[in-house]
Amino acid sequence: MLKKYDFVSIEEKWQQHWRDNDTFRALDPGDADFDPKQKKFYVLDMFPYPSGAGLHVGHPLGYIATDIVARYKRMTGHNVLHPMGFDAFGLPAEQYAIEHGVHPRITTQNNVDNMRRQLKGLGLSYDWKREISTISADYYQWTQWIFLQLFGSYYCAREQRALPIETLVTHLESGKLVVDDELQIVDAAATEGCTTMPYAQLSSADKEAVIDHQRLAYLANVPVNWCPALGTVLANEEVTADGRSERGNHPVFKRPLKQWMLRITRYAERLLDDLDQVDWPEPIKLMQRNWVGRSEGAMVDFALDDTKHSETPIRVYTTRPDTLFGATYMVLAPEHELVDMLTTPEQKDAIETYRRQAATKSEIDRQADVKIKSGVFTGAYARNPVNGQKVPIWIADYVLMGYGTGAIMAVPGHDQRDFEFALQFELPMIPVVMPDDAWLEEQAHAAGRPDAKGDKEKLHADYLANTREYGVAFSGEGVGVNSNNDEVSFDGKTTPEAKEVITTWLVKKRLGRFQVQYKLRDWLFSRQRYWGEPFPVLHAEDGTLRAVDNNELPVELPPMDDFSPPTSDDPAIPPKPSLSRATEDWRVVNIEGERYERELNTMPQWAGSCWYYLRFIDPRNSERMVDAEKERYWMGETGVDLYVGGAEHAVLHLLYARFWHKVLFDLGHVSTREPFGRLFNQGYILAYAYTDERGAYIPAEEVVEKEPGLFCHQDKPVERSFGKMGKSLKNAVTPDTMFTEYGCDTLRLYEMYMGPLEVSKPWNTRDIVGVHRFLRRIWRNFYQEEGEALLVSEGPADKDTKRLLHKTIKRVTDDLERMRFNTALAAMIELNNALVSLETLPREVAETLVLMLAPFAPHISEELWQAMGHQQSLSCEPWPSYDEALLVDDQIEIVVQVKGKTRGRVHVAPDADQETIHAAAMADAKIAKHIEGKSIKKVIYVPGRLLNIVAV
RNA sequence: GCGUCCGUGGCGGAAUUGGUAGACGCGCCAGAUUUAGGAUCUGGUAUCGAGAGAUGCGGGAGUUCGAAUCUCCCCGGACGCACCA
Repeated sequence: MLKKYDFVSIEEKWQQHWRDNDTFRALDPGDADFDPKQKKFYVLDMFPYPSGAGLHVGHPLGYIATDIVARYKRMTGHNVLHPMGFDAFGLPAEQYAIEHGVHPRITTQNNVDNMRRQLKGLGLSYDWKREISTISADYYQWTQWIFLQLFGSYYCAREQRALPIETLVTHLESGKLVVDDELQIVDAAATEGCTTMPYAQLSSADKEAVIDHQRLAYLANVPVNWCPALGTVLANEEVTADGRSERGNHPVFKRPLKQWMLRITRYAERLLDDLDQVDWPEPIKLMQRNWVGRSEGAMVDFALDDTKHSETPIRVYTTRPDTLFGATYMVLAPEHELVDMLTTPEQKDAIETYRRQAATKSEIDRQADVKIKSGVFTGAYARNPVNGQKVPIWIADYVLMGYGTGAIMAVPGHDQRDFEFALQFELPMIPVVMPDDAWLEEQAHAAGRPDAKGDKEKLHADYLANTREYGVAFSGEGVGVNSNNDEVSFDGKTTPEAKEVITTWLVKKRLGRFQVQYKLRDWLFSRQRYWGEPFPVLHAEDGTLRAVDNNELPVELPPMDDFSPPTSDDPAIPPKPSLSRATEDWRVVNIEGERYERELNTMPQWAGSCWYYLRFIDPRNSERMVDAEKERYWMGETGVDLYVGGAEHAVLHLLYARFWHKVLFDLGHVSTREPFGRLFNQGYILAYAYTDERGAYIPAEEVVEKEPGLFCHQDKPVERSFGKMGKSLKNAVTPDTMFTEYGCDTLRLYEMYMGPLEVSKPWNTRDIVGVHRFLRRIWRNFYQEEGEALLVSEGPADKDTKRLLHKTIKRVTDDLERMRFNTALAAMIELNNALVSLETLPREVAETLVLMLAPFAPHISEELWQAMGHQQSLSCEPWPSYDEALLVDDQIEIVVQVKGKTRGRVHVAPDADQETIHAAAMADAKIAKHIEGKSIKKVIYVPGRLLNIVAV
């Protein structure tokens, strides 16, 4: 009987075996066989979102990689936590359900089932007993619980961490903290210069307001991204730069709405600082830093030149207080609250027209008009605080309400936008920073200024007199000029010095203060959709809020037949949450005779994925989010040891999850500052896509290559392009077809063999046969083609084979440590190719090869391991080790260069010294020829590698 | 526009620290086996050249005994941000 490589039955057999024997169960502290001496290793894939289309071969790339790591770590003696679950709430699932006319609970369940089947078909070594899903009530109970933690805490500015809100109340009641006239909290010890009052004297409504103002989860009337076509609001992060929804590409409009917000901005500094503690790809860290967008500058008050309103200053934020003497006008965002008050009667019509235009202009139009500045004069003036100059106040949409104070001091000499605006509206311009000479010379030349011929004074004078003519603003650092008043001067001071001096002066004069500013906004946390976690919050009839008691959790999502949100093309229709259609017995709650209405918004998709890595540690705990001891064990010093996923989550998921984790850390629920110690971004799998003459995508599998370079669909030539594999480009390849044609071991190998995990690379089904042949060749090295005799011999391996084996162990081990799976495979292929010429495989070679292959191609490895007489799965066999002494060759090849060019090679004993090698080189006629007639200046010897003779 | 990363055979990619460029695989060529096809096996495969040899890592310069690797400029591509004061 022929023993052939029947991958289909082998793979089914072992998947069944692993399932039946619980092979990959991770042991927790307290479990019977738990070994506290074993090191833990938590390796995690990014939470997948099961779509209706199922997986394509691009999805498992990271899963295969983490599976290899997980299997390798088990063999190197680690206790490995390698779980999988499903993120299934949210817009995509709900949209899919609406399109198919089926309830999302059903479609989602189907999608999850299909995805689980596909994942299991890949032979991934997950501990499936820990599977979780964000949509099950025993999971989202804890999502709601975490929300209540946020709702029930505030950020203590002094301790720089979250504390229970009760602590704040205690401080307020004791008078340690007081409240100012804007109901902001002030330390009683630092009330100088502001009007304050004790908390105890406030009305109960005001007390409520003061407290609610501090909660990490709060309700606010904010301008939101309203997407009528989706019937919901979206987070800033979910809106593309051209003002459309990331999901579905629908138009998005700004409109004010009362929404739940999370105070992530309080954590901006720590989110930034703690990036230094994690082992993440630098580009991702950079993206997070840019997203947080920290800047240092000053808040400066400009008094109005108007006796009636001299008490109301215009506050601006600037990162360049050193240019204050050059501020020749001001600009407010069109939506700025002071615009109505400021506008003079003569300018009223013009201002109103402009504001209307700005309000109706979509984000796309605003983007398109960046090149041409627009704006209108309000008719009002302010006074520059450093020199008392009267400066006109304009409104313009190049100033955004969402950043800083929504108002700027314009310094046309040193800001490109202000420069362009000043040119267009003929506003004055005063240079107050002298650029460096290189800049001056270059710009003077570009602008066609008279050549100063290296005369620096002339160069400087020309710039000061003709700044406008230079065509660009100098926004770099330089030396102050034209910058002095009776009390302060920073003429001659460098930019950093000037910033310091002027801000200190402003502080002293009570005209401004130092300010750190962030681009990061608070996180908009409500959605008007059905398919999400309900908020555990009740609204009393007097408008106050009440958290649902912890023992009343979860607040379950009510079953609803009609769950779709009212959508519209009209941005003016007010948003109405889907849950407003729920029956009254869900919506209305009576507690102690009080009537409450439930919150009708639901949480966004990110909520469930913000903390799932914690639940995997203790997925069935009904008493706590996660058991403290288990959490300390698995999160260890640095949190998740390896977290693999795509770079598309760089700022959304990864920033949100870090924020939640820090809150949980502050409140003592988790033990590490950061959730993910090491992050690894896999590249994308790309594939060819084809478009017809209309530019529409054609299913890639229907395209044939008629002749080299000519691709046709139904005999019509089509255009070939290249992109991320997926539904939209119609170029997806499913793993299911790969399973039946080549087996999943082959698929796993191919995905790893394509190239380094972190880079994007093209899928090419044609190339798969290469690794499939490798597996077949391995099989044939164990089983002769004609018989079922196992070709494993008990004698020792010959010296060369043994040396190659140990070299291969070293290469594969090193490559696994640095996650270079492609080269690890290449090493094993080389070893196997060398084994083909042997009559039989010595057992030590056969077993070692199988063990090394096991993380990559576990099914065939288990089968061969069993064939060699082992009863147990190899999953916890020790990883092969190599003997350094066996790595040394009998003879080594030394490259001989003459003046850096390779002229020959000599073969010497591995311990040969430089003189021996030199002599051997000189004995070589070819090498000697190149040295002939020259004198040797220098000889460079790189031990074991190369000898370079420098002869002239 | 700004920022980050990347350009190596016909293709995917190797080259761990500045030290033999092209490992390994696909494809292709030749041979073996086979009724044929497929599968398998053996050998070859950067370019120019008959050859010795010369040239080659997007292009150009530089540092160095020696550069795919380090520096500068240019060209091309991918990703991110985008009037952020």
